[in-house]
Amino acid sequence: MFEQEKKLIDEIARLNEAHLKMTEKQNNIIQAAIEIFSEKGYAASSTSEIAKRAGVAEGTIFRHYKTKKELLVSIVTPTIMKLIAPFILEDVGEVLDKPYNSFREFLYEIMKNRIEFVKKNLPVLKIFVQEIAFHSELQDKYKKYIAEPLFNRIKDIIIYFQEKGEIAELPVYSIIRIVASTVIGFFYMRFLIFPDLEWDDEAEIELTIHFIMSGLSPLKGK
Amino acid sequence: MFEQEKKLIDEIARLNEAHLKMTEKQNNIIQAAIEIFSEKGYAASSTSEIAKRAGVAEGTIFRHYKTKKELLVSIVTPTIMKLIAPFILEDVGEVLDKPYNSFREFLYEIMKNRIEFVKKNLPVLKIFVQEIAFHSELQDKYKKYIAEPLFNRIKDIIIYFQEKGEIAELPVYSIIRIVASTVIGFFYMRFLIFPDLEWDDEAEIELTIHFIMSGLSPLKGK
Amino acid sequence: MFEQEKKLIDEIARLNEAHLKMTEKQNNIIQAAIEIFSEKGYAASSTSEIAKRAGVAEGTIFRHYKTKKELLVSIVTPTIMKLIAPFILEDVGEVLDKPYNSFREFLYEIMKNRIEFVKKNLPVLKIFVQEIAFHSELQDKYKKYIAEPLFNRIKDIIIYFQEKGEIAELPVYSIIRIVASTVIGFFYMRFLIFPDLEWDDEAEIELTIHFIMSGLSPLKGK
Amino acid sequence: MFEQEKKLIDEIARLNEAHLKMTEKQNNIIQAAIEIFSEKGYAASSTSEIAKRAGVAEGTIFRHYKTKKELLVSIVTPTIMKLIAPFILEDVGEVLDKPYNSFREFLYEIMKNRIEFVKKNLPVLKIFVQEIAFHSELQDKYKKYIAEPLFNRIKDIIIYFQEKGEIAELPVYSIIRIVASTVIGFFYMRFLIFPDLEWDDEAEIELTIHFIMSGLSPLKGK
DNA sequence: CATGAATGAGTTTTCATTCAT
DNA sequence: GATGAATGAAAACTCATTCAT
Repeated sequence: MFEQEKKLIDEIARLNEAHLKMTEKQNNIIQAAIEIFSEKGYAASSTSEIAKRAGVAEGTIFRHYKTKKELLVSIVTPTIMKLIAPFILEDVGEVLDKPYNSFREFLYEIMKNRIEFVKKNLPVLKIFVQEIAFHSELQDKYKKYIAEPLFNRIKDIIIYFQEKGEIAELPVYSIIRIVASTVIGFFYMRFLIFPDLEWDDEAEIELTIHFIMSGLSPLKGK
Repeated sequence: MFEQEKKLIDEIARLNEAHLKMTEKQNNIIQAAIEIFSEKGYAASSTSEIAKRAGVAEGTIFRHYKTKKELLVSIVTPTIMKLIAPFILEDVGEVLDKPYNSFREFLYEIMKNRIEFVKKNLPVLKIFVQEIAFHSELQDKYKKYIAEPLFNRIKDIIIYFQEKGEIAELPVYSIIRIVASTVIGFFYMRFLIFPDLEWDDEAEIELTIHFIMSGLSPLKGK
Repeated sequence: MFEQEKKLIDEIARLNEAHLKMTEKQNNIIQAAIEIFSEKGYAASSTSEIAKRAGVAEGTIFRHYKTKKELLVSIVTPTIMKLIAPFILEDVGEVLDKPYNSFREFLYEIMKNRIEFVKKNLPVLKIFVQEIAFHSELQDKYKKYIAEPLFNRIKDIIIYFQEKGEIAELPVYSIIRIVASTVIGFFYMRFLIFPDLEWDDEAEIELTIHFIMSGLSPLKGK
Repeated sequence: MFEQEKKLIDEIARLNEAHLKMTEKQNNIIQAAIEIFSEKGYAASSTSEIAKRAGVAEGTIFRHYKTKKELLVSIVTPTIMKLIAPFILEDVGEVLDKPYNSFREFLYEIMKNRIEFVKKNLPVLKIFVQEIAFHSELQDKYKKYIAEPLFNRIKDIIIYFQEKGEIAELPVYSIIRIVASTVIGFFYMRFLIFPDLEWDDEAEIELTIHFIMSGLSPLKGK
């Protein structure tokens, strides 16, 4: 796990450095590609349209990204890294001892924090959700490199709070499954299915957490 | 609502009739297209590959479906109709009085029944989930023609069981949101994110329902 | 020349007979093809559109006309035959002695008569004018089979009236060229370039003939 | 009218500039397209044949001309502009006072000059004559943008010479109609119907003008 | 670094024609 | 005789990628 953290930190450092080196044109390309990929999907987007919207020549894209797919990966990777970073990077002690005295508080902080992140990065996250299904490059990278560490970390947290008696003694898998699907279900509805409804995010978070905690309460859990 | 039921029944009748008229080759085309669309996505699938896999000439596809998009719509429409049909068609009285004595039982029956349906129609449903984001033809059709009636029906059911005192007196919207996102989150994980894990569906359904009922229990709800 | 007359008479008889045998569907095909060919040109018209407008199955067209080109020839041939028939068929004596006492009168009768014919057969004649340039089948048939006899006949008429002293003793070729181009130029403008202007045909014919006669007058001709 | 002149000058300047920017390949495409369009007609010509004859890849055509129709318009427009330019651009005073002392001389100069132009641009003009009937893009552009200014200019010239007493006081419309149809009829015969005959252009021009002037002479005109 | 003309394999779509029913 | 499903070749057009400038 320590190693995973390190890899991730290195990777993010590398990405940041690469990001700083980016010329203005390169940045325009990325922005244009994000817009167009998220509007029409990767396969239906053409590099020539991206070039046009970025205000560069068609060839310029391929000077920076060998292939169209490399462009896709370059767009999605850093954002996904940053999406899961808080789970992996935060010092366990810190997460569990000082800042969060309860699972409820943990859920609340994570949801509040990630909802802001999602709002800021919605187009890229849309691209990720759409394209993960079709590109083994993305799948390999993320299933093993991201889903697993994320899962392990959350497992620890669950176990910690189970031991503290705050959460029912259900199988950890089940708890993760149900918490994850509730939270992911909320994000999915909030941002993908009905992004145009007027959402009171604070209230929805409260309700979701209340709901999760009811289901996980040790007494009820019996 | 009565009118909605009627429209849906007519539409399903029309689709069934059209289905019966289908040539063998036409059927091959549909099957091949389902496979390929769900494997690579609509935009990345070529009609020539579909023709090859269906064992027909490429021109034959366009004799039956004027455009590639019409082929997509022809594939997705009937399955989606059948997916939501049980919610709309079942006689209210029947649903609420006779067969289901409780919201718990209602959830159980619906989930069991729909999980089977999803298993049988997974490729088409995958296509739907992927493509709905990009095709206004699908969006218009389904948001107004399907999402709305579905929502209305479920609202009635929730209110019915709230009045019976089985569900907490939270705002109906919130209840739907939280129940839907929990159930949809489960389906999404079960079939799209980790379809290859070994799932004990019976147990997962039980857990999900237990979870939902805990969150909605009137006492806890206070 | 006698032989030419005979051939033409036989051909027209054959065409008339064929026309009488035509089924209703066949007639619909011809009418639909005329409309569509003259609207969009032969090459840009599709047999399937013709079938649709004719209310027959696609295969039915090919039961009556082996190829699309045969359909074109079948449409154009009879009308062109009838267009030039009056020049060839009328008994010379009749044309020159009894009915027409002068070249002026000859021009007048021909123009009046043919303008009516053109009005009735405009679409087919449009097709002819458009397509003659591209189809050697049409060219061969019409240049030798129609243009020549027509030319010969008119030559005789010109010579006849030159001998009567009504027309200047210019080379016959030149006279034909100038009369033909004036008359054809008029028809072309009247029916192809500006068919939508309000034309006073009587007056235009008078003017055209006055004009031709001025140019051909023996005195002026000197 | 001044404005029309200016528009035309600007348009011609723009076309010339575009022409200078043309790649060698682009030029090959235009030449190949002219040949093939005029041989078989626009609709019956394929872009693949054009590419082959031009010695370029088929995609190259579409890099320069978004559609096949745009290629057609790009071919026809400049030539038609240049065909009518002498009528619009020449300084009125110059045309009427200095160079041409008579309508006869005006006709002679125009015919001589335009006959040379037509000889040089026959294929493109053939394409124009064939295709104008079917493409509203061409019709709109040319009817309003070319036919009208041309008509107005010629009207002025006719009136000028009528006032000078050289031409009969017939309605201007009629004069234009008859002069135009005679001249156009000549060109049509000379270049489209019998281009393969041996033509003595000088003599034909003389005859045509003699003919027109006879018909328009004020004495005879009465 | 950037350009944009050029490519060629591929895309969706059209269409005249055939043939079993 | 009439149908219309089926075909396969060819149509117009697209697009990721390369490369000389």
